[in-house]
Amino acid sequence: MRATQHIMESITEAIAQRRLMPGTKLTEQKLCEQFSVSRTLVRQALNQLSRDRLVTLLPGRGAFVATPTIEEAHQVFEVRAMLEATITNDLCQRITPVQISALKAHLTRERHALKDKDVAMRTRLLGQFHGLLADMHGNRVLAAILSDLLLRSSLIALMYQSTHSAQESHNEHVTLVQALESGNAKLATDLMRQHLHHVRSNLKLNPLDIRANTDLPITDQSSDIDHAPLAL
Amino acid sequence: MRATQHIMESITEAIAQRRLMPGTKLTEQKLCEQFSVSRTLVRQALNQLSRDRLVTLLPGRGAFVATPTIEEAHQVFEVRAMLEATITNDLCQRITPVQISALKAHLTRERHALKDKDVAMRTRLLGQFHGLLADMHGNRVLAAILSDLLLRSSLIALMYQSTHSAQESHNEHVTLVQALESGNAKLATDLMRQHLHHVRSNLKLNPLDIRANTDLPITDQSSDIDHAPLAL
DNA sequence: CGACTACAAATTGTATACAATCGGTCGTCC
DNA sequence: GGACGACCGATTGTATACAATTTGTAGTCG
Repeated sequence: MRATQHIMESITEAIAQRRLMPGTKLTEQKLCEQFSVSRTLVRQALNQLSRDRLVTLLPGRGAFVATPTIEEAHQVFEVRAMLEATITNDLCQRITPVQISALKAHLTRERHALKDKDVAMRTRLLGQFHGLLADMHGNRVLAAILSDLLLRSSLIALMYQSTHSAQESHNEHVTLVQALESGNAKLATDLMRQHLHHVRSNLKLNPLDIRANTDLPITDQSSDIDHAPLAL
Repeated sequence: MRATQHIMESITEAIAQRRLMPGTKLTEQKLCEQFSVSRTLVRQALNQLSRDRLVTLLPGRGAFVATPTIEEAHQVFEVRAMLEATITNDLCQRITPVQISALKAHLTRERHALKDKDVAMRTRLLGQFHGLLADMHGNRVLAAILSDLLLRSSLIALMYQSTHSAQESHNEHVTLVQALESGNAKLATDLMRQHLHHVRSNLKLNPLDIRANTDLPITDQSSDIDHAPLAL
């Protein structure tokens, strides 16, 4: 069970870090060799990932890294807006100084990642910002759902490469935290909605051209490939 | 793969129809005999169900019908309120006469189920009403998420038996459709929020006492047991 | 020359066999 | 008499073997 989790996380990370491109075939046998486990565990992991919509399972054909449509992309961001607007609004009433500090600390980390041009880190942090807000809301059901949507957002950003720069996203995060601190619920909620709308409306309509990478360097952590700027 | 789906649906239905009580141990071997398949498929089904939060998987211990806490129950309804309020608001702007007709047709079916005291049917219909609204919104990502939450709501209603009667729920559905037809977005949205709040605030704090039913009449469709009134 | 068919290789789907772990019971020791 | 501990049955976790399906290829026929 622990091994299954590990396989899931490795594949998830590989997708997020663009080592596995959308559409890539995930052959069970290859994964078995990669992780030195039996097909049983690999299949478990693939099943779970398919439920997270990160891989698509075609009956009799096998598993592929998911290729969300542009329509699905917009729908994901639409749902995020519904949830995150309410999160922001609720949080305004009850946010504590400690939480504000935590958010500011996170923003500092975002800023450093931007300055250092640490693309992988800044991508992760920009996504985590939204997860952090959901956690602060305290509703675990909500946090779990949003966590799923954030993962899918990463895949979407990967395919429909946003022109919305990481710097812009960071700036909007900063403004949002200021509104949260001032307790202006209306303003904060609007800012969140605008932020998500910016990201969403800057998705490129033409999906990334995918050169299916048959070789699977999933566990290869050394590859220091130029990661694209995913801005969430 | 098709078999796995069938097992999932059978267990799901068994839970919804109260033939499987929360906390019941789901022994793999027993299920194998019930469905005449190998443990491989049973385990696949149980894994999927655990991802839907309908069963809980304890490592090394086995699978059990989920027993959501009262806290989780409230959180589920809170998330539903976030999503369904927005659905209602959006729908007001763009709902078509055909859709209004479909909703009214559904309400008629609800009314008949109430009159005929067809408890199983009325429970299903009261839940489907919310699914129908989500479908009309057109956002499939949203519909999928809400579908999950509705399933969990059934389990919750089962455990924390609502005092909110089916008749009350139906009445609120009727009022909501009227507001939708009139295009009064503010009113409709408020009605939806109130409706969900009514159901939620009427959850009994004391969970149902569970007599673990070791025998598993999962596939037994004939049992015409008096089903409790789940009002959603 | 193109298309259809049949065969072969590869890959997925399912079942079974084996290993590890958990719960309970019996026995012994304090 | 109670509590701790070791064994045993039962159940879950993992691997492997076998069956079914699909894809690619080659060959033949129109």
